[in-house]
Amino acid sequence: MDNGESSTNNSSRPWESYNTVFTNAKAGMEGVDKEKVQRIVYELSKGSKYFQNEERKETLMKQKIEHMHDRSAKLSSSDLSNYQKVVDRRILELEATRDLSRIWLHVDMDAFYAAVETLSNPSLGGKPMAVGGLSMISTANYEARKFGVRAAMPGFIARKLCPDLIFVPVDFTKYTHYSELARKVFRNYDPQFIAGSLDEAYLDITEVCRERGLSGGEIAEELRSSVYSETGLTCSAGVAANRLLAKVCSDINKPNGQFILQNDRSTVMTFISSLPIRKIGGIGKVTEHILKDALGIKTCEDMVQKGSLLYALFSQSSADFFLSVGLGLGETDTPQARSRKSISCERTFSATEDEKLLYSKLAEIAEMLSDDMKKEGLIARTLTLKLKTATFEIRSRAVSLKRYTCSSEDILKHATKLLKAELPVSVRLIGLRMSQFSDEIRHSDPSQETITKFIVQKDFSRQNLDDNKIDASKNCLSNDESMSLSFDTHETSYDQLKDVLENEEQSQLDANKVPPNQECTRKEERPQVLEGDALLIKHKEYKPDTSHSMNDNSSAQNSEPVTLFLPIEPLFWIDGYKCNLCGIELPPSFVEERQEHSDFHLAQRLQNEESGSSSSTTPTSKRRILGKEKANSKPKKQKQSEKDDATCHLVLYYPHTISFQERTPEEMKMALNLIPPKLNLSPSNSLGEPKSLPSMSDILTSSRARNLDLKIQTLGPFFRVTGKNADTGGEIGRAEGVVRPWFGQGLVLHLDTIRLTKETMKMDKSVLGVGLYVGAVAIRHGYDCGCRTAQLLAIYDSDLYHSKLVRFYRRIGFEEVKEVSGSLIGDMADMLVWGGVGTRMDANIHHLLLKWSKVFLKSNV
DNA sequence: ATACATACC
DNA sequence: TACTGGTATGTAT
Repeated sequence: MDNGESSTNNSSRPWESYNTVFTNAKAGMEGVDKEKVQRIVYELSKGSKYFQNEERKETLMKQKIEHMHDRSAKLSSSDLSNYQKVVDRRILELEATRDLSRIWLHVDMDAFYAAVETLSNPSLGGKPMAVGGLSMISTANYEARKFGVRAAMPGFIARKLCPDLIFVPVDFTKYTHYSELARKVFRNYDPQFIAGSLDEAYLDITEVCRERGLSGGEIAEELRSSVYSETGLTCSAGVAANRLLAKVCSDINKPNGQFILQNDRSTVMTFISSLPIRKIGGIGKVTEHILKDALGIKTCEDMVQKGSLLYALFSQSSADFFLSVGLGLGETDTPQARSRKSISCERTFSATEDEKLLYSKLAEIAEMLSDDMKKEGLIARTLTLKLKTATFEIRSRAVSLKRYTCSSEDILKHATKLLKAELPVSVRLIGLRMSQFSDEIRHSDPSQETITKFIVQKDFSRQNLDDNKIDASKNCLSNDESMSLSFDTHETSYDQLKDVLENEEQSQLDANKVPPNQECTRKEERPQVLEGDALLIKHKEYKPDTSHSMNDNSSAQNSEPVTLFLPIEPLFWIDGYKCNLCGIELPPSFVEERQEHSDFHLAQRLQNEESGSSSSTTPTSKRRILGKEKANSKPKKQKQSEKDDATCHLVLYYPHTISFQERTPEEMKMALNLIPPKLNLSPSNSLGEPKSLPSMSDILTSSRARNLDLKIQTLGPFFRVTGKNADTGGEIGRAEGVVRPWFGQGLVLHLDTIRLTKETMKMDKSVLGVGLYVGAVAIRHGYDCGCRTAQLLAIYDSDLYHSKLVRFYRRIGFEEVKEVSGSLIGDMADMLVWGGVGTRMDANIHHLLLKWSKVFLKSNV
């Protein structure tokens, strides 16, 4: 913004147009003569190669802003109102994920490196000091910050700002030591805390607060004083309902302070409303300027206000992020420890064109990188060369190798080729990075993300079928070209992995100084990543029934890690119309059907992973989708489930891997009630809701009387209802599904799973009880979401259960619509969605609720 | 898959 | 004497 506005008068004060990050409001920067700092930075920088490059980048940024501004100006009001509908819908969905039940604490050590240096050399106390050198400063203490000296500032500029500045070289060994001391304290409050870096961490203190009956603020006080007594270092803390907010909060009363944001929606909204967007992690200098200058978005509140612009001009994921920021939402769960995705090494030197010199620098870096990889026990197959030219332009060149490697010879060989192609060039930095590690399981994380995105976005795009601006195809797994490409890759990478693992043992016998434990290191690595596989972990979590049985994938030091994880087979259309997984033929014009179809395969795969029998994926799905062999084809999985789980899977075809947010029915209802009237798309509601219909809380109250503990969780259009025994906490039933548009019927409540434990199935009374209640919550949820119809498929897997199921659903109020046998063309839609044959049963939601109202309202009295 | 940009500490 | 190094991720092609 500075540049935009000051461009009018920068002839008199040219430094004002030099857009540096060094004058951003930052802790310890209050009372700094910003203009002086800006002037000095400018004086020392102007005309330099660095400066010129900054100007170049700034020009590009302004073009970007201009372009975005133009695009926003060209949007018609009908465009905007369409996007507003998208925004309204997303607000609804995002709001439903709000979780105010967790308490997150973000700790941030104050001027960490500098404070550690002062600790080991107390004579530095009270004097302006910076950790780093004349070329770059890592951290400055608060005395130095008074002069405008700060992290990421070159030392020679800092010295100009503060001639008495003391420079202390960085010493990571020291910082790591103190970091570990602090982390020991963190562990007492959250053993699973998330380390952001050496000097900061996120702690989920929900449990500590509850157990000890203390507030977040009290815990923060105690933690900070404990950190101080253990390390002699001060830190600041922020406490809030999610990590994003906690991080913002920890910065507010820095240094040696804390800020607590109450877990209350209106408090959060007030807090967020005036918050400058730059305070949000992930929004940096460029994004700030783009949003501000092109769209006039300054505060987080503006993100919601101008949501339609955001969805019109940015990718959906970006717009979603911005919108959720505007709503004060952030991560509330503890993610699985993530494994690194790349390793790199780079060095700056005085710029040179000398090829011999450059090659020798390259060799040094290759050597260092290789050493680091060996230390970490990593092998990778993508090599990226990074060059910073004498003019500060960054170039990167990458190759993917046929084999995984960590050897300096391999790295150097390929890096040299890459460098050679760039010569002649004057270079001031060379870097090498290796990525695409051989950790096979790594694939499941991104794919899981893709699935979630895919499904959510598919739904999103359906709301805009007439709107070409939203490109649904790029999110669609049936995107032939790209998918077949990555299919190949997965195949080869699997083979290569085997090769590598076999060859690795050989190569270790080869003189190489690889420590003998390296193989071990890598093997240890793999189960670790395994634990990080949300697929497996989450299933356990969601399926208490299975915890006693099956192979415990996550704990074992498995002797055959490779065979456990077959590569994921992405779906693509052979010759443009034939599914590579099951052979079903669907012309490209069947866009929606194709989406459903890939949907099914993904769900199927996840389901198989859950059961641990991934090998049955294809045959099972094939048989099902082709409608052959019916009962005889009974998948192994189903038998396992019945035997091991002691559950009866009625319909089980939806991914369980989505991270749902826990909400009680009341919270759910609250969330829905928070939506402004114009956002309420429910046709039922617009007609006025008859008093006689049981409300969510009616159902809940009634269920409590029957010793049932009901919960509904949602993620966007998806939902999950669980019913537990209020005494034992054991799950006795659940329903899962999605609110989705159905061919020509508007929104329907699509029940993908209703599962009751076997115990429940045996006792007819309980079946009706649990099933009715679980169903009622789901149905009421559908009603609240504007669905008129609920539909399900009682899958024909066994005669015994099938007839029982149909009877059960009939008693609940569903009606048999038709038998989906797979023999009729008309069955296709159902088979594509459910991936099986059975009895399609529908119910009118309004009628259901009316019919049930007696039950729930009566037991209320 | 690759190139480049952005962000964070 | 002249503006880091390591990692992750988003966007475009």
